Amino acid sequence: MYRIKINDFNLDHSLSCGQVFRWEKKDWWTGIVNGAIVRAKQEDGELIVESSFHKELIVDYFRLDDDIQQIYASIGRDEKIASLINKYRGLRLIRQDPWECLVTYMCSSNNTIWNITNSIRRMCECFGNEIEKGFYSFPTPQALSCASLCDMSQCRLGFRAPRVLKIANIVAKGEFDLYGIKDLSYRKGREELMKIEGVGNKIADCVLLFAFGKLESFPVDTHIEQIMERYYGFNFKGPKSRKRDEMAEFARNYFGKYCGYAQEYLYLEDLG
DNA sequence: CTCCAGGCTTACG
DNA sequence: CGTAAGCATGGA
Repeated sequence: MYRIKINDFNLDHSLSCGQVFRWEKKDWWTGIVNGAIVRAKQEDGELIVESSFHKELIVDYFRLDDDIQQIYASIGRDEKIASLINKYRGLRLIRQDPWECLVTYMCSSNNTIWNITNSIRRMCECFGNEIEKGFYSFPTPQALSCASLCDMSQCRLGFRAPRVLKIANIVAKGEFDLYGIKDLSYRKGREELMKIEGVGNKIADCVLLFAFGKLESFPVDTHIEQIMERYYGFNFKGPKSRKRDEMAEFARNYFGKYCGYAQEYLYLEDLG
């Protein structure tokens, strides 16, 4: 167990803003990072962590070395976003594992958060390893590539199941360099991710933001769409897909290179 | 019953 | 090219 002194970090906001799906709060927050249990809680401006990992990995996972003051100054373009920064101060992006992030957000398409959470939990129980009683690792590409559609049916992914199995097979065979995307630019990484069946611009943006730390990514979903309409008077008439493209472009120009952080504050506000 | 949920693919003009 | 239906599943 160790303590990390850290300003402008809020563990509750960071873990309950919808970016991660597998952390649970009792007294401590409990989650699985890189296949091992991590417990964390926050007391008196200190982050208390119980984990077999070194402190550096935890700092990296919670992005505690981000210069959040500079980010706030950069995205704080008006009093609306400034009030959200104030309201949810300390919400930080989390550096997720790319594979888990990819599969999780592939499951998110046309789905509810409740359904996504349950599907992911079932996948971990069926195809992951039990690390500790009741806690399972996220299934590796290899583990999923051994599964059949029939095996997967109990996870209730619906039409997403064959897409997940397909990319699991491709990654397991080493035919898609998922982890190599971290070295690509935002645009190039997006191009690569969108070659995956079941990954369009929104899911690619989520993976680029939550796993690869491309902060210029601004995923637009129904929640962001609604709050951007409320906050910034977006009333683009036309098909949904074009409307979302316009919003993302606007946000990149308006909030700047850290717009991914702005997205998370807007998203949490819309979750309520 | 119908509609919608952190969208994407396919097909049609 | 750009746009609309269809898609599993489950809750409101």
